[in-house]
Amino acid sequence: LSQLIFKEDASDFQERITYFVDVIVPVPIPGTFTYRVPNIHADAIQIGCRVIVQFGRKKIYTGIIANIHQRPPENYRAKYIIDLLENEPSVNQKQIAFFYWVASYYMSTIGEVFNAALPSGLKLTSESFVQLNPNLDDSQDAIEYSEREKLLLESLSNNDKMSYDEISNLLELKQIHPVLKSLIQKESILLFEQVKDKFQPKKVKKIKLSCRYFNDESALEKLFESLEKKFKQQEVLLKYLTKIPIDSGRSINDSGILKSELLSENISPSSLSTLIKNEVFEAFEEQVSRFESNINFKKKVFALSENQLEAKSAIKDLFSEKEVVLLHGITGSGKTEIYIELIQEQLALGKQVLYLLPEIALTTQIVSRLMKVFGNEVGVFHSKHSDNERVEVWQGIISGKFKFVVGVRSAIFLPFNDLALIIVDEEHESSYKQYDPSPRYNARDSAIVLAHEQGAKVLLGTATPALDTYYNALNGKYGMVEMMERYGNATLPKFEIADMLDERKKKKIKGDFTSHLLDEMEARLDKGEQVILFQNRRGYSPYLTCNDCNHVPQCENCSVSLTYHMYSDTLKCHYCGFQEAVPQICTACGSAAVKTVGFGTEKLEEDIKLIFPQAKTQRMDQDTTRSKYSYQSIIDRFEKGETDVLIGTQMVSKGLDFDKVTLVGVFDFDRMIHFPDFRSHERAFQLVTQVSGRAGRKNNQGKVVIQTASAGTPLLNNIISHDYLSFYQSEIIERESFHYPPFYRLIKIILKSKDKDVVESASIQYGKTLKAEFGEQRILGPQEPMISRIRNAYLRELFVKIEKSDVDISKVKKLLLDKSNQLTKDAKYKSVRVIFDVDPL
DNA sequence: AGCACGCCGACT
DNA sequence: GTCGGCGTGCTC
Repeated sequence: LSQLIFKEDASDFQERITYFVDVIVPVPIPGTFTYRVPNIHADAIQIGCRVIVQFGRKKIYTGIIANIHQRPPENYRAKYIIDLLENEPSVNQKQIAFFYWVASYYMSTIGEVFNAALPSGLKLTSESFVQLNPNLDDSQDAIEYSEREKLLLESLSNNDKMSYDEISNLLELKQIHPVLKSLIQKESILLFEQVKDKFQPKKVKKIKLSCRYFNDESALEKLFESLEKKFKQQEVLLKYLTKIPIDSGRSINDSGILKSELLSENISPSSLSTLIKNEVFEAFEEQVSRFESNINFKKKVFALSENQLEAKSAIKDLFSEKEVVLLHGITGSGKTEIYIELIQEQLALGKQVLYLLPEIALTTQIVSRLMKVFGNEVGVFHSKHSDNERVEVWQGIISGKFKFVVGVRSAIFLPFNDLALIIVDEEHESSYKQYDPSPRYNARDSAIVLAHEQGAKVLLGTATPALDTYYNALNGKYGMVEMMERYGNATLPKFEIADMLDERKKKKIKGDFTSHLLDEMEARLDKGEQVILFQNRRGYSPYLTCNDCNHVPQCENCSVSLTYHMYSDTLKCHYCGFQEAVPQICTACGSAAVKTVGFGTEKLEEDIKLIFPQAKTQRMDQDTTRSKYSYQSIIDRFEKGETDVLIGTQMVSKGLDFDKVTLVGVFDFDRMIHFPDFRSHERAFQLVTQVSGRAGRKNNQGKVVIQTASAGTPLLNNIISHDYLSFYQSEIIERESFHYPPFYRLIKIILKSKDKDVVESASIQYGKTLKAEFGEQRILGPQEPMISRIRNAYLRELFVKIEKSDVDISKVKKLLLDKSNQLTKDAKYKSVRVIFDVDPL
């Protein structure tokens, strides 16, 4: 009896349980939001399921369930979930944990991470619409309407719905709300929210022979008899049978053929539809992938060289003790082939692999190479892909279709659950860091955390490691494998310095060109060889230099070049705010020939056209590669030899292998190294090394000419002798003595306000608070950033430098946040926005 | 982020 | 008055 009662009680109790879920909503507000679960969904809810919720007065968002519990909120009434979108979670629990890590490490909200992580095809949002109230006819005449209201009602009677924008345009009114409010009161209109369309799977129409005929030859014979005089229909049937003969298996028939295929070659759709009507054929739809391609792929198309095999086994050995291994291989050493073998090994074990690439155009080349090896097993996740394609990759990972994904930065958020290997190619690339919008995450660093959570290994590959990475490798935190020989017979390019100081004295410079470079170019062009000219567009900030000794004024505190500010005629350090008046004579040699080095131009191409009128030139930069295929067409033309001189920005420094390029010219080297940033030397080393890799592959040695006034400096010597280690050793000393990464963590804090005086005093106030909290020497600034006003908002920036060892960085972050909340609570500083950028680049 | 509310100043 | 422009507060 007691058991019976217990049972009754239990079921009774069961029915009354009310579930609440904490939902991650894609908004930049800290925390999750608690919703109540309607009973109909009580059994189906799971952590990671997408739900539709109303957030705020009207907005509808897709959120994900982060937690399920039975505690009703105390201070407010929870809204109900509007809908549960799925019975199987789109986001797994490992991902949710990872999202939380990203949010907390990069000081963003979980909603922002969620927003960055999910392709928009998986996130429906609503839009507000207005419609006529359908039951309004009767008392209509009694109501008086204003002119605007009449206009709107008339328009609504012609359209079944109108968006706010449309109404605003119609009424020529910015604030339509008063009008709507009045009409709602008069019960003439209704507002409603409509969810924007979501992911659409791609479908194809197919045709198959009805099973009635397929297995039955006599039935088929009869069918032909009945079609005796219907030649058109016979034709269709015959064509089908040539594609799928009667004796092919059942399943082959069931998979049918494409309707479009059957209809090609003057077969009329109407005869086919008659046959479908008569149940000879069956029409059906099949969901297909947007990624099917006809690339013939072969499992293995190459053999590793001895060096590559050695490197590969060294990597595998290191993986047994290290989670992260750096593969430092010079350009052309054949890293990709090693990646491919490592990937194949993991895929053979049924594990997942992620291959991260920087967000640059080189992806096309690597992706097509990987597709040739892995065919349709590989999911490609790239910004040029549509939302639908992104959703397909997402779902393909869940379904197990894609074990291997090649993707850019945001691919780290994909629903992996069994990763064994993450490859971060071109590990030093700055595009792994997202700057805007929040979350300001670094995909390389996050990938290491992701791998740790999934028990996977990380392989960082590059020819020019980021200093931080190399530091970790030398210290044994990461393993390291180095490949210092080019694949095959290829040799490294030969560097030459075109000394601008010297040529300037001898008055041999034409425009931006040294005679040295021009002579080399002429020789190459005469031989029908190709030239790449590299001009870095970064570093537009002007600085001061002495024409006689090439001295550039430096900041006393920061080891960066001072930036020239014209309006105040001062030199400023944009790191610590130090400033001084512009000196009349050079502080190093006393010469009066101090000059500002002004803004670089894109006039190189014009100059070339004047100097070499017969040469065909092409520019490759942001402006000439706007559209989706322009990049590829520039490359194609260059590859075919239709272009002689390719002039470009960093874009030309990446992965392009052209056999006929024998000369690379580097411009603006000085501006690169004098860019006011503690990483300017590192960047210069990386860029010049990368771009030099474009010169001479295969059998002929290429040449790189660097135009510079800094001939003989250690940095330049390290670059031209391909000596990364020496570069590293001198740079790391600077980093340590000036308290920069990898010894110190950096957090950049940006304060924003429409009011210049408000940011000014708010940043000073905040700076004071932080200095009191962390100590004077750990806080830099506040100072005006180089671009001090963005979209009418004035900016100030502060840097927090915290030593890596013995400091709990999460406590530091919490304190930064608390102090910033305190600051903006002050009525004076209400309008100030505070932005945190952890590990800024 | 969006959205509504409320206050202020300009213009009819 | 009416309309547009912000600044401010709130979102489960």
